[in-house]
Amino acid sequence: MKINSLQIEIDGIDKEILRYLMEDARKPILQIAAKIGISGAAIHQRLRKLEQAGVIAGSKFIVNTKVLGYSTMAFVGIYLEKASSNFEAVKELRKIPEVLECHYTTGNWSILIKMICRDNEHLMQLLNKKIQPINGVSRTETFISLEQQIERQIQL
Amino acid sequence: MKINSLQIEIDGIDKEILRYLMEDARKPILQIAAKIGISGAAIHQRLRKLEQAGVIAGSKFIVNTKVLGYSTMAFVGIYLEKASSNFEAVKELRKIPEVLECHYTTGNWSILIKMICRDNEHLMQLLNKKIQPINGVSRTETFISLEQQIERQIQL
DNA sequence: CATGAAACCATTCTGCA
DNA sequence: TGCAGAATGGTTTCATG
Repeated sequence: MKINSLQIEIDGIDKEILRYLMEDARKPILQIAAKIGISGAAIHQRLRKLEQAGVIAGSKFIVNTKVLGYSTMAFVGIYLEKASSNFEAVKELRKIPEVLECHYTTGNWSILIKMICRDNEHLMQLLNKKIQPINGVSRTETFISLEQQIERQIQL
Repeated sequence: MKINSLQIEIDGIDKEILRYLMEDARKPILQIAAKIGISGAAIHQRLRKLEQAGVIAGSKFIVNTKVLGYSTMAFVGIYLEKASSNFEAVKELRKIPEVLECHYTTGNWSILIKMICRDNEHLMQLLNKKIQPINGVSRTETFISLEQQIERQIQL
């Protein structure tokens, strides 16, 4: 592993370890060790280095939101009156738990958010009662995801 | 935990367990047990049920793409000549590793994708050489995420 | 990066309420 | 049906080479 000022290079073994763990964060290290032919301790050492280098941002359990009753995913482009009100708007958006992502974007809008809702009515209520009233928001454009056809992380 | 035909209800203890694991998938079950005051065995039982019910979709290691040299995230809206070419287009998009999400959306475009690139030039090359040439794609609109200000899962 | 020992954790089973 | 306790087998960590 080579560390430049900003970018880190990881070797093939690191990649192989990460590939397994990106698929299943709870996979036992010893099983991975057996598959790639080095000791479990060596993998732990590499993982510690990758963590220190900031390559590993953590691990997460993924919850199936559909099963919990959230069936509508939507993207909402938000126009702001002034780009300078971005900080305030994001602060408000953060308070809405259904907002999963928020991006400050180039192009038409100032902000693009991804949100998850129980149904279309829930989405409409959030738009009307939570998002549109935010100070500085002038207009929104909504795109409902009828189907998420790809969902993955970067391939190593 | 109550199981309806399609939607699952999870109680406060389930939520607490999941909250810990959504934050850190490798957190030892016994540590969680100690914090919430029930036995490790009980947590295992609950996790098994949640898994059977489909609430848990898996666990993932999260890799910091910026550290690996991917500094540009972009959303691309794709217009298709015919909506019916969606399936073929998605098949091609799946072959592009930089495409992390692909949604079939209502609104202006047929498809909205999220992709990650090394830099703006890399993004441009992917657009020109990989995405625009896909059969059925008539036009694209690109939104670069200057900053991702929110990134999280649904709150339980 | 490997080894081996020690500490720790996960998992399963049994009994109890 | 849900939980606790105990037992065992596996995992992680640490020291050392």
